[in-house]
Amino acid sequence: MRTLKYAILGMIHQKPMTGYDLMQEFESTLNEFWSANHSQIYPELKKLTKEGSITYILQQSDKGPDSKLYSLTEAGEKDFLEWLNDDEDIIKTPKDPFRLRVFFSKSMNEEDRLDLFMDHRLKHRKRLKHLQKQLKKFTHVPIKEEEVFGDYLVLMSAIMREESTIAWIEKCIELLKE
Amino acid sequence: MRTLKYAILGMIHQKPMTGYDLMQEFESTLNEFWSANHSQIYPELKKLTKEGSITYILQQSDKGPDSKLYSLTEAGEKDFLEWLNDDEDIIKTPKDPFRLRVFFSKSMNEEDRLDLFMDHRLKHRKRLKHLQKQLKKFTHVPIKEEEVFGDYLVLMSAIMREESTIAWIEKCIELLKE
DNA sequence: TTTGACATGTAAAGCGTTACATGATTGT
DNA sequence: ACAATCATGTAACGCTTTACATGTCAAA
Repeated sequence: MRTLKYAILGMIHQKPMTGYDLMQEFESTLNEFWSANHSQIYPELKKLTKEGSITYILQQSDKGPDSKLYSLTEAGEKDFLEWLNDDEDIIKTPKDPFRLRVFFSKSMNEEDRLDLFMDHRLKHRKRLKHLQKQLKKFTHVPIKEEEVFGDYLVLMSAIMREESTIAWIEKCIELLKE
Repeated sequence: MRTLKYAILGMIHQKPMTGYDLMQEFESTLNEFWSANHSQIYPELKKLTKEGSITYILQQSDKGPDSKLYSLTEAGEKDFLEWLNDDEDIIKTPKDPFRLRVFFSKSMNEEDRLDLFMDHRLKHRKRLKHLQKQLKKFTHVPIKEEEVFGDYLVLMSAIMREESTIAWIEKCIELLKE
């Protein structure tokens, strides 16, 4: 499916970027639903250049070594815009070792079993708090014409997923305490 | 992390199984949160045998070729029970091409953008219906002492996640229609 | 002087999917 | 005869993570 390719094309479509810029975007903004290390980004940029989707100009940096500023070619932009409209299937349920443990948890003693859920709830509450902090950066709910509308929607998705996960864990705890 | 290893040990811990049995379990019961093809299962069984976690006896089948019935060794059981109590971090948010598209969706025209969400909602509604059908197989909410308690909890998790996803998509559609 | 941010790359190992490969038995 | 189910295996490819590797510049 080469989704990393489109993640990169999409980012560069917003504005020209270096590999390092992409790395930082993957760490911050996109992190909740896509990520990649620099060891994956640089080879992919090389490949996309060879395939003619992107080109770069060398930049002398005042601080640090030279960098390559990438932008989309016409072919690259066309490819990206077509991908946006592709009719793709929804993803398979992602693999989750925690749910696997829950599935097998009848082999644990009662106390450990309850702790498993309590620990897990704490971790998800922390992640939720972190996401809610990011939400506060929005002074208002963006309207669909704004640049940050997409950012808002995916942040909402991450928050709602965490809330739902916590609700599930609490249901489990309730059933365990009966 | 070798989670496949523990998925297999956990299944065999419930009762001795062949590779083919495991394959079927992965396709049915566990499918909502773990899966593996036979091409991954058979080599892993070989590896686990070599490592001393499992052993097998040959079975002549009345129908079809011979099969290997695997069971846990003492070391394998110990390993599995320890894994159950491991303090593991929650998984990173799984990668999701749909959310990536949503993030970039300001580059789409309004109609296509709305269609993207409507199509996606339909697909998730279908999956939810399928899960709810599985829920109907439970005549009652199992208590924590029952064998199927774990099955019930992970099914609930899948259902609640689908409901939350659909709720998010509906929020998106609302904001797009404003 | 040493830590951290900037900046880019390669290599190796692990995990997962798709495809290749074989062969028996049962039901239509 | 043909398809489906049972039953096991290997090979090739692709994606991701972790580790290896190098080098500059600014600030503490």
